[in-house]
Amino acid sequence: MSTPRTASFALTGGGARGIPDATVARLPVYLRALTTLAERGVDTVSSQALADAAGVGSAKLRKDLSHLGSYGTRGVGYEVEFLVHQISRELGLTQDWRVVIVGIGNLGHALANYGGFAQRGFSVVALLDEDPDVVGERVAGMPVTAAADLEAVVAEHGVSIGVVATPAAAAQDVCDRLVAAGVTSVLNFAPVPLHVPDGVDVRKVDLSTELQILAFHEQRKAARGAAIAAVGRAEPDRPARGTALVKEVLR
Amino acid sequence: MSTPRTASFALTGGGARGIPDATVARLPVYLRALTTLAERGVDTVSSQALADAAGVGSAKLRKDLSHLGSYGTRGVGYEVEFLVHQISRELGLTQDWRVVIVGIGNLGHALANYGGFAQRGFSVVALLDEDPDVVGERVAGMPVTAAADLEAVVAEHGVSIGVVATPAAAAQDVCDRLVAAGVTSVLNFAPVPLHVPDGVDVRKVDLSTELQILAFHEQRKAARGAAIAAVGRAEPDRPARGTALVKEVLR
DNA sequence: CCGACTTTGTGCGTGCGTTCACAAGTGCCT
DNA sequence: AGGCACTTGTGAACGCACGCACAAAGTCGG
Repeated sequence: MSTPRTASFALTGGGARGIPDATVARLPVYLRALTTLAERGVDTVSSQALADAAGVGSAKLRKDLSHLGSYGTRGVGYEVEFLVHQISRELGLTQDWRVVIVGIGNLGHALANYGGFAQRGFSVVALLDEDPDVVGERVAGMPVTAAADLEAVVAEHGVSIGVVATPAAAAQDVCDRLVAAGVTSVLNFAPVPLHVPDGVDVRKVDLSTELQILAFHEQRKAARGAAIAAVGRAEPDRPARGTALVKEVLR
Repeated sequence: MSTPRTASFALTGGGARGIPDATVARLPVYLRALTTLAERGVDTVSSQALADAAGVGSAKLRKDLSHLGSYGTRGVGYEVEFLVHQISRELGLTQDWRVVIVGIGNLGHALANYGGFAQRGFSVVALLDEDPDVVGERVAGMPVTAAADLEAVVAEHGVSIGVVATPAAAAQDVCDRLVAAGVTSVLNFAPVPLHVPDGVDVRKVDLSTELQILAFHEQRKAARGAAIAAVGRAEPDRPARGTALVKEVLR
C-alpha cells in the first residue's frame, strides 16, 4: 500500500468497529458499482453479481460488507439503494468536505475540471497558485487565488482536505503550510514523500510510478517469452487472445 | 493495492529471483530519491538516509534492495549511481517503452504534457480521441489522432503500454481494442474495473477513490473528537441524500 | 406446514509482508 | 596491526489479509 499511515487507534467509547484499511480502500469501488447498478434500475444484487461488477472475489466482498454490519438478506442478496446509503455514510460522503487545490499547472487544471469530486460531496472552494501569471485566471469557473492567501482561505472556509499538485520542489513547503493552517488530510500528486505530524493523513498518487511498475511486469513477460523461444518451444506470443475471453466481461 | 494482478508464476529457466510485488511497487520511489540525491552530488547513502528520503523504514528498504542482489557495502552504505543503474535495469527502464494515451480530455491533456514520462524511458507515440473536434488539435506538440486508427498506430509503433483516460462508458471498449491490437499493459484512469485476458496487466489510478479514503479517515478523526464532547446523541440518518447521490454519479 | 434451493455471514488455514534484532563484514583511527 | 564504530544482510516472529468451505437464515413452491 502506498503509505496509508494507518494509525488505527483504538477509538474511544464509541462503536469499536475497526474497519480494516484494505476494506476501506475497496468501499469506493463497491459504491461506484452499486450506483451504476442503481441507474439501471436494479434494486437487488447478490454478492456474486456485485463482486463481478467491482472486479473482486465474492467472498472478499461479503467479508468487507460484513464489517459495516449485517445488511443483506440471506437467500436474496443486498438491496442496492440501502447499501449505497450505508457505504456513503460509512465513508463520510453524507457531509460536504471542503477542498483546496494547490498548484494549477497541467494536473491542477485537470483536477479542477474533474467532475468526480463535486459528485461525491467534495466542494472545491479554492484554487491556489504561486505564479502571478496564473493568479486571476479563471479555471473551471473559479478564479485562481494567490498562494500567499492559503492560510486565510483555509481558515475562512474550514477546509479539511488539501490537494497538492505543485512541482516536487514546492510540495513539502505547501504541505507544511496547509497543515499549519488546519488541514488534516492531504492528497499528494507531487513525486516526493511528504512528512506530516501525527494525526494528519497523506495519500500519494504517482503517475510515473504506476507506469514503472507496468514496465517491470512488461519486461518480465518479454524475458519469459524470450526464454521459451530460446529453448525452442514455439508458444505463440498471444495465445488464445480469445475474443471469447475478452467478451466474457459482463456488462 | 490496488489489485496488482500479480500472477507471480514460478518463472521458467531464468534466474529464479522472484521479486515481491510490494517491493516492486516501492522501487520507483527509491529510484526517485536516489536520482535526487545524485543531483545533489551525493555518491554514497546509508539505508537509514535513503529510507528517510523515500519515506519508509530502513529495515524494509534493506530487505527490498536485498532482493535485487547484494549491492551495498557494510560499514559504508550504497553507491548512489550504481544503485540507480541496478534499479533502472530491474524495472526495465533501460529500454524505451512505447505508450499511447487514449482520451484527450482534461486528464489526457495533463498526461500528455506531463514530463515525468519521457524522463524515464517512456515514449508517448500517439494521442488518440474519438471526438472529431479534438482530433487534429495539437497537444504537447503532438497532433491528436482519430481513435479509429488505434489498431494501426499500435501495430506501427509496436506499442506495449496503453493509457486509458476516457470516460467510464468507453473504457472497456477501448481496453478491448488496445489488447486486441497487441498492448499487454494498461494504465487505467477511468473509474471502472477493466477486464482483460490473462497475460495482460492492468493498474488503476482513481482520483476520487483516494479522496473518499481520506474522507473516511477524516470522519473518523471528527467522530473521535465529537465523542469526547457529546454523549448519547443519536445520529439522524439522512435518507434524502441517498437518492440524490444515486442519480448523479456516473459521469 | 414442509422441504428444497439460494445466498449471506464467518471460522479457519495459509501465505505474504513488515518489523525486530543480531551476526557478519568494512573502514578508520590509534 | 588491532580494536572500534558503523552498516548491511537476513533469520525469525508477528500480524494482516485472502480464500475456502460450511452452517445459519431466508425464500419459494407445493
